[in-house]
Amino acid sequence: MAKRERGTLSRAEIVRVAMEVAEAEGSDALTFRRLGPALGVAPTAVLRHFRDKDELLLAIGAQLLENALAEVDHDEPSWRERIMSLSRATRRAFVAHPRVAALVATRTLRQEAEFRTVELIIGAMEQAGLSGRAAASMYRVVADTVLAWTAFEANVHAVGLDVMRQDGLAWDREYVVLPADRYPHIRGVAEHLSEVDREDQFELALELVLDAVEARGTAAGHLLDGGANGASGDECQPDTLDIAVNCER
Amino acid sequence: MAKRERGTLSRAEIVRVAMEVAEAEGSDALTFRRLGPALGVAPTAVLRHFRDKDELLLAIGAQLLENALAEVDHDEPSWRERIMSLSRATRRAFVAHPRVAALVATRTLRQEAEFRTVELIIGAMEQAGLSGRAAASMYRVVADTVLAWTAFEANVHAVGLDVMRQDGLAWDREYVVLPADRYPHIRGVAEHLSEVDREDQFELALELVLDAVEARGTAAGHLLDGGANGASGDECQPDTLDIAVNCER
DNA sequence: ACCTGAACACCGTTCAAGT
DNA sequence: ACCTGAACACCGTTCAAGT
Repeated sequence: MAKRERGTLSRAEIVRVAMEVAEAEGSDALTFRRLGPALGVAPTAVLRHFRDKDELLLAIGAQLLENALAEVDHDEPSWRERIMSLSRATRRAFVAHPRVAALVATRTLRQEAEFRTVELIIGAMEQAGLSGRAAASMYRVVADTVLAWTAFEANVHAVGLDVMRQDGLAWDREYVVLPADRYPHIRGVAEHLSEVDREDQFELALELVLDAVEARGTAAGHLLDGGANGASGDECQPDTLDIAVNCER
Repeated sequence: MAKRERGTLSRAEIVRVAMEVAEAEGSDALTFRRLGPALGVAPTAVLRHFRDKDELLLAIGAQLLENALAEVDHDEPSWRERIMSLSRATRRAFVAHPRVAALVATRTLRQEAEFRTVELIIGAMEQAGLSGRAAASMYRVVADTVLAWTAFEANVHAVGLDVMRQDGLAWDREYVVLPADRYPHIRGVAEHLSEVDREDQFELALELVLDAVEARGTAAGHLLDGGANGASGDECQPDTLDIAVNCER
């Protein structure tokens, strides 16, 4: 070995090469033993910069989130556009590196990139008219919706483009030949099942959540303006399941 | 070894014990080498019943889905209630075995339990008034919403109850001490961030999607038979996205 | 301080051999 | 037909030793 000068290995370079290795050879290939040679270094040298493999994975997750945040226009005046921009950027950043994304998308990162993302979303919630508990609650719905869908999609893409295409065909193949007496509903729409665009669903699911934010924010605004009456006023019961309503005491 | 008569090992028993081992010792412990002794058998004996580890994982996923389907009342007349029932049952079944659930929730199973689930959801979409491409599209939004949230939640639970509680505290600890000048919005609601109930968010996210299904189904019904649609109430306006309105009768 | 190389305690999977 | 045990090609992580 000995192909590289001492002190030239950095966390940033390790993260970069780790992502390359995982995308090129499959996420199973992301091992210290392969990563070392790819960096021109002994496999165990990486452990001088990351305590264990988990710490490396979290750093990769942070990098993906950094990539997403870099694309967001933080001066966009509309809170709704800011959230959509962040969501689309996150989706793009994760799908651009599906194999590593699948490994980290459901992790809690607790790094600076995560703090900044939380800050951005909560700021948007407050601009929408929510505050306190309602803002915290809706932040979580928005964040988890983006993360859950992103993780799901990353997992789908991580299996590889060829397998994915084959999976799409499987909807045509396997589902079309299911016995019609036992699966009449599937047979009725089987031909359409493979046509569905996943990006459209992501957007739709998000729009629905943001509609809810908007409705609740406006209602809360009315309350502040003096209107103690209205649909939302009666819903502020301590035992109600409708957590999104602003029940500030 | 030799603790067990020949021919008494079955796929069902392997799946059952595998789930026990994973929940008791952590999902990392789900290896053939530990599974064998737990079954009173050589580690490689399991390979006589499952081609490889992936096939075992898919069988575990199918079992989880079977558990969920067994709880659903298939004769429930309201399509909306059937979907909610299926969704809650899926959530319960997966959270009841979080460690194995985390391993399989994002997989495509392509087994009988999955076919039956697809059939149930598409049937509900058609009863809601959707058909063809719209039914297929909305099926995917509903199914992916349930799967994505379930997978996400399973991953959260899989880290262990103690770590989870510590994570909850982390919201109090780490987020409360963030510098207020850089993260003013976080500081404003930090005290509420740890109070959010995840089950409520799951329900809310689902209700939002089902509202969309209902709105589209009613609209389609109006187009088809000029206004009267038995499956949905007339008081549900198709263009109303105000999710505070519940169209359930 | 940073890196190496051997060692330790594990993996999944294959395969000839047993019953 | 079903199961065993050895073997093969891998893992992450530790640690004494080098520079």
